[in-house]
Amino acid sequence: MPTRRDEARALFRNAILDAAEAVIADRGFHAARIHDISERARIAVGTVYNHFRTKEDVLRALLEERSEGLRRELMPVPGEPESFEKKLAVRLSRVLAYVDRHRSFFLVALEHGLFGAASATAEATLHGKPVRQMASVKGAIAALIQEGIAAGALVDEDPARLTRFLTGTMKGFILGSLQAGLPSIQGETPVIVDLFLHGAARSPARRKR
Amino acid sequence: MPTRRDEARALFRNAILDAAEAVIADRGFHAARIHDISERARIAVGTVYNHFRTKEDVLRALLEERSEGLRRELMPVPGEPESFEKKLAVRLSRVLAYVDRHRSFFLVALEHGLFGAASATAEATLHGKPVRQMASVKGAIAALIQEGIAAGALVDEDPARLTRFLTGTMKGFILGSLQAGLPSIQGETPVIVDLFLHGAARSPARRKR
Amino acid sequence: MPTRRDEARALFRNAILDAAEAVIADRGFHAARIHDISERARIAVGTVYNHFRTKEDVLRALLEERSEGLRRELMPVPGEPESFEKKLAVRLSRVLAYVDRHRSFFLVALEHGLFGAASATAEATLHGKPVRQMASVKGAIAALIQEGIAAGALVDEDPARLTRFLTGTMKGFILGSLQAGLPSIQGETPVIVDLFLHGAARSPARRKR
Amino acid sequence: MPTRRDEARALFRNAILDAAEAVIADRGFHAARIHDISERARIAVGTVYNHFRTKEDVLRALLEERSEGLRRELMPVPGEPESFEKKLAVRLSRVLAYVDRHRSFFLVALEHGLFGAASATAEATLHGKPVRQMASVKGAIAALIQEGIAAGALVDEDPARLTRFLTGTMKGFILGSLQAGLPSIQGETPVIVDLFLHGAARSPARRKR
DNA sequence: TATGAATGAGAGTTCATTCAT
DNA sequence: CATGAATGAACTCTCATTCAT
Repeated sequence: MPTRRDEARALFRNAILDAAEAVIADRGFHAARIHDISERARIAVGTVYNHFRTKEDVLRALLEERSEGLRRELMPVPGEPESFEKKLAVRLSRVLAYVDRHRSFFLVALEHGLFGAASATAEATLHGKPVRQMASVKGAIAALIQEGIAAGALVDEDPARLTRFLTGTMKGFILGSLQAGLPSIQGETPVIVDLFLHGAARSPARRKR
Repeated sequence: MPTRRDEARALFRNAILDAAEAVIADRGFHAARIHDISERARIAVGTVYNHFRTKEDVLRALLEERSEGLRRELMPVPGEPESFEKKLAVRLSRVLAYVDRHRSFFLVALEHGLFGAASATAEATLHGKPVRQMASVKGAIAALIQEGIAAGALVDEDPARLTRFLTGTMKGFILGSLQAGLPSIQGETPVIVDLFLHGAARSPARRKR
Repeated sequence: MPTRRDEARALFRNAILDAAEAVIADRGFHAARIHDISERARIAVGTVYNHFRTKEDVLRALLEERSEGLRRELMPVPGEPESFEKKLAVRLSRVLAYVDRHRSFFLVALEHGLFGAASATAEATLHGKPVRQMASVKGAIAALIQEGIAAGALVDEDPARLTRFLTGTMKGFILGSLQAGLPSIQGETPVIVDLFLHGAARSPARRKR
Repeated sequence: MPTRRDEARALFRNAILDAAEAVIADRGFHAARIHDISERARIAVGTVYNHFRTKEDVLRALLEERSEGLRRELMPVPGEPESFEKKLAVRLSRVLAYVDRHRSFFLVALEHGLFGAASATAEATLHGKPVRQMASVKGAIAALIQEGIAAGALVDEDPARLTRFLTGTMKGFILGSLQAGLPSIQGETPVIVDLFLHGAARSPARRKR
């Protein structure tokens, strides 16, 4: 049972993470000064350090939180459709809705390996210490792929490759859509699913989608 | 006709860029100190500044150079196959060979928007000044997509979306393969082309590839 | 009502300005490193930057402060003598006492235009940004001259010229006395006033003063 | 007899000094880069170092040259008037004509003690090494004062004080006039002489001059 | 001797982190 | 625990000087 004190702590923690998300999304991790973050949260710099050991820890906590959010959206939910394609669409749609809710920060999050494959800069920034939840996201995606293979819905290709293909496709659409300023990335779900499953080639069977 | 002096200049410039590529790939842009770069190039710090105005300019020059390299590999070459699929495979193969030649730096380059969609950090780092050649790469990819559509080889979808799909797929495989430590990304070409064109869904016609 | 915190701020600010005055007087502005100043004030370098935006700003603040001090001494004070000569003597005496209190820094201050006419170096150093209070000093001197003319005590010459004459005379004595190491410049007041008013020519009426 | 080689050397030396005068007058000594000077002289930086040991030496040579020029103008010339006042006027006029010929540099020269009393900055810049000819200028002025005292034309005051008074007056007018942008400082000679000799006080005998 | 690129010590400034209040 | 000023290591960039050509 959380005490009043615990609740206060959580309040501060959240305020800091919100501020950090906005500032880091805006300027990138390196240009984001702790001072900026504390100012946006309307608290003192020292207070940030009462809740996080280092600036880097703030970023890591943020990534944990977003990873956890993503992972949740990727998990099965009661009442999901049976067919893999529909299930994929449903889950992807939830994921992209989540991305839409944290739009700008995802530019940063992706760079830091949210779907796997962090940049060198990111690695250096986090001193190589892994973000726990990030592994779960990868795991959840890999599990989804496995499911598809097991169900016979996906080609019997090396799962690692299919995972790269799926994350690449998702990232391509997320980044592209953010950059293009699309109001909703979630809206792209059908296209993404279709391209991921059936590719970009024209075939007699698929005229226009 | 380049004089001896011009040659010397180019020599230094290249040495600096090579050193910068290695150091930045290794530690990321921010952790890479000019001092590290000059040390690796076995020259003095000041010499770096005789060739580049700022540290940021070194990165930009590097991105220009790699972009230009990529663009070149994407351009048509005499004697290319007629069919779009084969042409795509040939070009992609060349591009990936280039990536293989500059493996580790591509982790950095991608983050800085080499195929479009730079991260917030990258934007901040470059102060929003665009890397000229990077636009050409995007253009070359878009042109390739257009070609495919015109030839009737690709679905009649919004070209911007197909571009996101292609770049996403490429980036997914490049990053994934780098991270996995695959010896050659070029070797992935057939899989990439196949997935891009025909998707990941199992179909009666495609058992195993 | 100044809070404890405001007092602390002022304490630091003064310590910095005192240290800067000493160091700059000793080595000149360019040779004075921020590190020297902070060391003399027994604080950290960063602290200097918590109180002043740039090194240049420290100098400017110092000049403002000394200018303000000078201006104050030049202002009328209740109970001053009526006659212009005596009034001039009284004010000049106050001014020179102030100079005595900040002896060595005045070498720097004069060079930076404390009585008008900054050197090229000074202009460049301050980036042409004017020191507000310095204008007031010039104004106070000009006012004094005007007063003398109006009172019929000074020749009816172009006031700008008389101002140059007065400031030149003052600066000549200040610099000369400082260089000669005179213990008190204030003690020169009578000579200065006499020479300023009656010149250096021998006349039947003035044997020795 | 100067050989062709000597002439060439002198040509370079002069070109450098001319360029240095202009650049230093414009930006002050510290902001004047050797590179700027060599560029203005249309020669290479290295060449400057073939003629002067250090940047500081260039300044010193410049000051020597201007000091020597001033000293020359202060020396007696055949056919000068007998009366001290007229002699003073004649010499001062020559000096001010020289100043006019090197207008802007004098802002710098004065600061570096051309008439005595260098600023702290100047002392630091020249590392305390004296400029030989500068002593001669002071000597020539002191001699002039002595002459006036001996002739009974000046009050029997401490010569050092009268020297400070004269140099102060001259510097006041030079700086003031330069700053005011007067086209000719030489034209001020009569006023300067009059004020120096008879002061600024109105007396029954002197209505308007 | 003129050249101008290479050199590297040095300086100003920033900002994550600490800690007394 | 919140505060925010103090701290000082670290980093980029400058520029007087050198030296191979």
